[in-house]
Amino acid sequence: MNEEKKSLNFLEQIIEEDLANGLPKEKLRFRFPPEPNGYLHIGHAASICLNFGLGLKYNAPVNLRFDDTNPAKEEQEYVDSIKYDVQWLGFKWDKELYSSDYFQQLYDWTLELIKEGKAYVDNQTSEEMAKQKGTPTEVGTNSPNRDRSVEENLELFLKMKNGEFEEGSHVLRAKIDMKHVNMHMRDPIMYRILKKRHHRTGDDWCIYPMYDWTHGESDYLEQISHSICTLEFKSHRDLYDWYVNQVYDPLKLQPKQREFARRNLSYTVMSKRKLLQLVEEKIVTAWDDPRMPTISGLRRRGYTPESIKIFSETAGISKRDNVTDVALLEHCIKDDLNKTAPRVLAVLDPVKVIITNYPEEKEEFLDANYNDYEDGFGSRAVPFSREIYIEKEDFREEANKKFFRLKLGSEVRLKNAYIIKAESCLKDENGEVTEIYCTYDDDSLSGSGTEASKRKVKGTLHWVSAKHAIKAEVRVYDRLFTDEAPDGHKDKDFKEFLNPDSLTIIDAFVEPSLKTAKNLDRFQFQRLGYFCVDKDTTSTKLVFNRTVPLRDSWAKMDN
RNA sequence: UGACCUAUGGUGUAAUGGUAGCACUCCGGUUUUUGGUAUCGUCAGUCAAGGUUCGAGUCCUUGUAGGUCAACCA
Repeated sequence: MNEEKKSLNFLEQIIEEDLANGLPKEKLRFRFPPEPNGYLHIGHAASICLNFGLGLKYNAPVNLRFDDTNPAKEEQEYVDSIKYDVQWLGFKWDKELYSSDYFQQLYDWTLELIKEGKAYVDNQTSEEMAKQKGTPTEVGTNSPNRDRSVEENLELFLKMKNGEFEEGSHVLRAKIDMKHVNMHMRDPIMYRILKKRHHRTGDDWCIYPMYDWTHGESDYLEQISHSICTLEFKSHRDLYDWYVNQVYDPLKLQPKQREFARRNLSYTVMSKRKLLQLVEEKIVTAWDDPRMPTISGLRRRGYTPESIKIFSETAGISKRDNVTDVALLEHCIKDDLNKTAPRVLAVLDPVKVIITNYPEEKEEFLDANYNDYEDGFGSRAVPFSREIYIEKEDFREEANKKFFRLKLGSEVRLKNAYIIKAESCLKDENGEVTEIYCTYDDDSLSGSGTEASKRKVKGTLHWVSAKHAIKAEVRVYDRLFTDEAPDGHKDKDFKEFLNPDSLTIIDAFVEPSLKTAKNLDRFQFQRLGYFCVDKDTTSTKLVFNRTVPLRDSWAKMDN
């Protein structure tokens, strides 16, 4: 009895309607059907979240089905990565299936179709067939082979199957209608000869079914109630239905294909072809380069499964072309990490500060919470000593009142430590500040409860103790492209918009507690952003990726 | 010179003939030992023209704009 009606997306509305029209709820079944020819990206995440989300919502099974009908492009590596990514996102599939599981069934059905005169072998060249296909505005013409006898078709098809023909010499076509307004209905190819080893069926077959002949039948075999795909398959729907109808048993469920708009993200590209190009041309290091919009890239960048799921949910689905602002994705990860990431201290662009009234040999271990505002994060000891590093941009010899940081003659608080006052500084021949001399208020230690510790000073800086800090490589990422829609320009190649500064490698100092951080551990480097440990980290070298910077309203004001 | 799909603030999405709402972005206020977070607020939208209706973002017509469709890819 929920009075408040949650709005449904258009696919949920279709499902609700089907349910209302008598489709039993137990018959609902979905599937996520990737082709294992590349790594999954954030666009696939939309489809994954959609299908598995429907499964959760309706308590219906969701199959993971690899659409592996083209051995020329598909590899086991991709199968493995896809399985990993889906489970990493937190979804459980009912069955792991492969279109190639159905090759025999598809073949048997094909024999029936040939016997019914609904399919024929064509041995023209692809150019000839393309010519006869017509255009969207002109009808096609029949192939001279269209009226081969059933016996001859059977014989030729058997020879195709037995490897007696060369690749490209013969195809099997469905006999539908060369004058159909829908180009896909103009005697589409059902089988082609491909003398390639398949990653699962090996050399069992040298004829492989095409997507259209495979997909609907696979959905039918698995009794998928709603076969959800992207909009570019809309015009395939007639064919999908035609094929299913050839084998449809009225006692069974007839799957229904419905289409939604693929999710695009600003400042990146989403097509597998282009992503593959970036990898192959070494523009990025790999499919999991943290600048890639792949699931594996986002994972390595520091994104959480939760943030990706919330992004998909927030962005929603529809049938409109879209370019979602990457700011929304970034908001989702910041929001998640703000709740979950421990706060630590790191200095990316260091300048030395010497606290002249702090004893030379003294060191203190200050208790610092991993999160000052939430319980349950615990704390660690942070070493403090006479010489520390702060961020270069946090010091100015002189500045106006709006500059809340360290300047000569005024005070700031060091996070979790003392209040210091800048007295003087040393500069090199270029006028660059090399050392800053400060004094500290030894009664002002954070949390000590003293009057001095409660003094309000305007700025709080992050810092690390110079002799205790450990070095770390920090990889700072910017968007991969400078254009909002790099592949949205007809006259320009998307690579013209590559951002030359998409990666900056920094030698930073981080607090010593990070020594034991493990791959994929995520932190907030206080006042800087969220960072996670990269897999390139070794026992002697720490590597961090910047997932996303913190909002910086000062940077905006300052320019 | 076709068929089909789509059109709501800068962006993404709701409103199922009955008050155009939410989120992100931008901008501003408050709080703050992160110029973060939180919180409050401002700006900003139904592609156009007709029609149906007491009432239209929604239905109809005609435009306009964008997209999809002619791989032995999926």
